Amino acid sequence: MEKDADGFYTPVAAAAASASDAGEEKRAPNADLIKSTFEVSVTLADQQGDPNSPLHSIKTFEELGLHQDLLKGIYHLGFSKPSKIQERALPLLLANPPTNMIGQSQSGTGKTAAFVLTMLSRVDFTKNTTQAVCLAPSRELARQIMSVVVNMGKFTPVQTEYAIKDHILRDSGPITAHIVVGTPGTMYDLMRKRIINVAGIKVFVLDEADNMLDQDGLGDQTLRVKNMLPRDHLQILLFSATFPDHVRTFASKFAPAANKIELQKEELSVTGIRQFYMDCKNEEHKYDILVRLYALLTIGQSIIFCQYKHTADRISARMTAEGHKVASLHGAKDPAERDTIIDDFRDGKEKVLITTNVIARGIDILQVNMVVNYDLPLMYERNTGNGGEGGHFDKPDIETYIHRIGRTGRFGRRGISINFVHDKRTWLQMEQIEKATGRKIMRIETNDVDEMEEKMKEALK
DNA sequence: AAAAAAC
Repeated sequence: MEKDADGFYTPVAAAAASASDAGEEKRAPNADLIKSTFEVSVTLADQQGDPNSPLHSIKTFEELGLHQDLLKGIYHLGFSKPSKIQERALPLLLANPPTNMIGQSQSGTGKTAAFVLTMLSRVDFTKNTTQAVCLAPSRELARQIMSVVVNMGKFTPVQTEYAIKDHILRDSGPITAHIVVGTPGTMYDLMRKRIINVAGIKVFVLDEADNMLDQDGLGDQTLRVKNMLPRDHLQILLFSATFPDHVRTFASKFAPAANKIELQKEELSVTGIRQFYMDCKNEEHKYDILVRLYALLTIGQSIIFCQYKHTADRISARMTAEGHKVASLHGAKDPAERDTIIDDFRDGKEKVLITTNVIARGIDILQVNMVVNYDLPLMYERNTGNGGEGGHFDKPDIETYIHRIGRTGRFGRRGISINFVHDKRTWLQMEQIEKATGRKIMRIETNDVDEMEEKMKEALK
């Protein structure tokens, strides 16, 4: 695995051998490969060579030339063959010298496994110092990523540590864990206090990268962490299902000379999810409808998204008082409580989770087959003109919408989403979402419970 | 008029 005279990497041994045996230039491309090049687009940082060459694609994990213990971990996690994005991303991620990557593919297509594998395969287990760090926008997501690290690394000697609020470190003194996963504030704190030794870090991953780089707090915190890290030989990996234009430029600066890989546009906007809306009369009617939906919400598992923490608290308290079993989760809760709530939901002990945007991104729970936007996701928009004083929450937040409904329909499963609209304004917002995502949102009659039930069961079949 | 994320 060496950089050749053209500065173009030579891929891992097995893939290179099989490709040259077959005479890569002249070999007839097989049908699967054509299909995958059609759906996934790759832009190589050095602009050299053919990004669609078979050299850049794998069909089995064996071709990556990984250590046996890592392969065992991959199969232990239940992956039998690489997903679409993994076929193309893994050879680039694992090539030497390490190259930055900006990767975009829809929810539930295997991004996490791709970057976790990269972290694990680059760690030197004989050195007890931190070599890979990963940041996520919420503690829930950081914990989920960690479980992938631990499971995939099960047959390796990997040591891990969390950088999340209130987490008690395994040992006092400096962290010796190979891989640290966490949220940016705590990660920065541990680095600033030299509890994490940054000198040996060679992989830096941002999950939900567009969110992590966006202004308004998270972007600054993420940048602060990055500025602590070694500048040379650092592989920076940015992954998300969405990269809105206003962060794309910043992302390219943050991860310079990155290989770029993305699923084609149509594939991005969640094809397996049937989207509906319900016309509610007013805010109070939204609550009534939600209660009437309860039986359907518990067929599998469901997530109800609200705009405010107090809304999540209020409707969950009300439903509980009325005898319905629901859980609520948001960032104002005690960290230990948050851990219990999400774990119980993951274990299926809770069927209905009423929450905020805290788990809009990344959370992967296969049994979730219904997502309700009790409140549509909105973003703050500054008033234009006269000095830009003030702003308002009127603009639909398309990225958050895509991430929210992506909590269902994981890995090609069926899922449905229901949007509550209750006045002209929310109806227009939903129309904008429909337009921006290019997918039809079907109306469901609110006063016909039978029709409601029939439509939903049909969608889930 | 938000949510998330640090002490």
